[in-house]
Amino acid sequence: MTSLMKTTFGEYIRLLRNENELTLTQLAAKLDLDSANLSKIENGKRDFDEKRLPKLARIFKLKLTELRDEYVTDQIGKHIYETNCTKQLLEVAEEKAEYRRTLNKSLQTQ
Amino acid sequence: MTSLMKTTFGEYIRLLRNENELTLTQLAAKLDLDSANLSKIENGKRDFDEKRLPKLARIFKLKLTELRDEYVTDQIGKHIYETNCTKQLLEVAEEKAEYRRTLNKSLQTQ
DNA sequence: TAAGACTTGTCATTATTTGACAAATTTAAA
DNA sequence: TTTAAATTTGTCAAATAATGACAAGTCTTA
Repeated sequence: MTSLMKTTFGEYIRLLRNENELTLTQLAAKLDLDSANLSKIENGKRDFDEKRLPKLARIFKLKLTELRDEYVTDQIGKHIYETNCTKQLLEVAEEKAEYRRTLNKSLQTQ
Repeated sequence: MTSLMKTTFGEYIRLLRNENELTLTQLAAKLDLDSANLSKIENGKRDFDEKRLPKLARIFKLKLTELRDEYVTDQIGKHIYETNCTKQLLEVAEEKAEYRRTLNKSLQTQ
């Protein structure tokens, strides 16, 4: 795994956009998105729609898998934040995810 | 923290219901919910609506805070599972949650 | 085999998210 | 400053997702 950003996904997009010297309008057009809405996304007032990840990856020549990791960790991080989930509880959540995986496995074998 | 269940929230409700020898119909009535939908909840085909946690706590004489922990860890566990988030990525997600907390703090002071 | 318990499917209703556009406000160059 | 581009904010209709309700099915078990 390459190092992931300790920022929100919106801030990450802004970073990419600035590095590539694009305006909101220019990037929004490439993403087939309204520039006003892209502004809200960068400012954390809306979520980036997952279906646009492939486009975003192409525009900035990023690996889709890494971009998706960036996205997923942002989403779960947001979930953790919004529910005030402590580290301790997060461990429980991870165990429960593991439990769901075993449930799914046993379903497969039937 | 008392020990939390390594089950889904639906399975946990079913456990509570069976311990207390209630039928789906009986518990559903207490929760002001359709028994068919409660069945789906117990079987993981629908989510339990968070707004009913206080009722659920009263019915089974549980502490709301602990029940909420059970609920939150289930929801985040589900999120982790559904996004195939690895332990490694989960650490990143936790860092991002932490980052959001600092963002929020600095917002407060302004 | 009948009654109660539970499950599944469907659909209208409700809530949430997204897209779109107008109208600010901010920024920065002239 | 003034002005044009860039960005932000507000609003609302449309799309999407979640929930409630009910009918009809299957599964126990007495």
